[in-house]
Amino acid sequence: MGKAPCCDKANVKKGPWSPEEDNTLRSYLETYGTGGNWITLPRKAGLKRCGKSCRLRWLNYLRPDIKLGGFTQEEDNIICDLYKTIGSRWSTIASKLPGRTDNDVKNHWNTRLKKKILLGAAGKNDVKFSGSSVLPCPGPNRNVGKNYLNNSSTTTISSYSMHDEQNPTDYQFGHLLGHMGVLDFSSTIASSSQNVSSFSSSSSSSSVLDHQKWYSDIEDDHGILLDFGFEASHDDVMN
DNA sequence: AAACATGACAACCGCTATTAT
DNA sequence: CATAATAGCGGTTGTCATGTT
Repeated sequence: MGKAPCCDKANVKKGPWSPEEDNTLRSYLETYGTGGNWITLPRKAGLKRCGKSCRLRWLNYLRPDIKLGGFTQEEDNIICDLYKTIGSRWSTIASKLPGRTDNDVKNHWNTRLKKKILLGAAGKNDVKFSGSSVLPCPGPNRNVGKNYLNNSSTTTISSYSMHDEQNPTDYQFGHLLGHMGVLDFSSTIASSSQNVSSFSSSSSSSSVLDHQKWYSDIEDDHGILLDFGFEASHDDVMN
């Protein structure tokens, strides 16, 4: 036997919360707390809302310690650093920012930070190669990348350009940032059009990498082949 | 001034992990 | 232990305000 049924979805209101609903929820929670059960809360409080909706409204907007308004540069830096490290773990990232919610951080990333990074200045271009990125998307058109680099163990990279039919998804974006981080790149990303992104190192000195190892790391770190490769002539990449 | 595009944010949906029965 | 409710999370969508043509 389980518990009592959840809210009656046919009878719950959806959409934006009215000030009256906010007041009702706020005063109920300030008086009685959640009672450890969000599902039964709206009925007790006299709200025609789903418990999930009440919980979200309280956590993201009504709770007293919430911090509303613009993010500081310091907060931006924390979000970017953590995103590079752990990806889209918004609740974890939000936990490092007092008063911020996961939804808030997620929205801020999606609407501002992502673009800010994408539109950032490209780095140095002393060595550059470009070609099709190979993205970890399922589907028939998946383009498996080819590593045309020769067998030389190391070369110098300060810029990597990626061209593809579509923008990288957050998943891909995060992993790429992550890998650049792993490889000690201080990466900036420029986007010159809807469909072209440019990944460039902004480090003052060029990085020496073992290409074959780099490729392997991408497989090994995550246990899957991200199909991230590049096509380039030897002339493009060799000093 | 109207139509359309874009940005920002609130809210919902679906999934997974946890917990209660 | 099995089952179902619940909490929590991340992705996505909806809505409204503002900017641009």
